[in-house]
Amino acid sequence: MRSRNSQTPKPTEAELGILNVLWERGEMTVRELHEANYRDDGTGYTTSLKMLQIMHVKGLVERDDSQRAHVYRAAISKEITQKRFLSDIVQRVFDGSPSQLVLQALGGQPNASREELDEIRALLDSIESSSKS
Amino acid sequence: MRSRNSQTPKPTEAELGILNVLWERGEMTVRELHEANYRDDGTGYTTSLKMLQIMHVKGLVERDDSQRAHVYRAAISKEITQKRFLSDIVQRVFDGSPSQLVLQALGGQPNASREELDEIRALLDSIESSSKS
DNA sequence: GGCATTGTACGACGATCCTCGTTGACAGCC
DNA sequence: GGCTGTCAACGAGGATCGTCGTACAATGCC
Repeated sequence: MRSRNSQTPKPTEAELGILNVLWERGEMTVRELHEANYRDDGTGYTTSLKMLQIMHVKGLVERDDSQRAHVYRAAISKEITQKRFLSDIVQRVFDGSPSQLVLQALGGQPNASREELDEIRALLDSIESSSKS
Repeated sequence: MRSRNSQTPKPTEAELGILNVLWERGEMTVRELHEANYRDDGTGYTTSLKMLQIMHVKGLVERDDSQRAHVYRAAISKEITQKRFLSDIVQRVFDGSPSQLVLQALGGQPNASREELDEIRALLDSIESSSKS
């Protein structure tokens, strides 16, 4: 009875690493993903395979097994995942206040470009105008 | 050789729950914290005790054991922890772009108050003026 | 002194996460 | 048809996390 937010559970660290690759490249076979993500750190091929299998069971990825080399792709969008992690962290360390999070995020790393700042400003305006109490 | 970010490790979920109470209430004994945090969900007293002991070993909390009932307090500030979680999530699901995170956070939950919006705007201004290239 | 209460310390257990070794299926090639 | 390489599947193992039971020390009360 805990958090009926959605079907798929929150991805773990390793799962997130895989999802990031899938989000960027679209569909991939196990071998391709392994080469792209784990080539450096000496992780074995079977580990990548196992991760994808687990993620498939969890519903984090979809699979086309019509060919011998199965093809995987992300089953959850990057945006949804971002929102989920965001609301998690807001709940956990920002007392449920998204604004606090925004302030902290902006104050922490002031290396945003002019365009990004303008974009944020525009978003602020639209929020303010839409919530005219 | 993994992440020499700081001395103290990233708090786990349960540890974060305890830290939140400590941040709000300051110093607390084990019993007090247990009553405050775990009264509802049936968690045992020894669990709270064990958590605090582990957190003490990790350096997440400090302890005054001059009295029979040891007194604990947070050893890391809430702001530092917020920043750490933020930069973690930025790295993990926002391609290292804090601005993307801000946009997503603002767009997701448009329930910010007028004052908060103004505060954010002011921060934007100060960032922009300080980084006049 | 003896007993009940309240505290800390310690070890263990189940669950989850990540890792890998091993096995068997499937293809291509000689 | 047999060899070789690639693949998915399965099980196991170590690490961490959260949980608790039990043991033991200190304190207060009679």
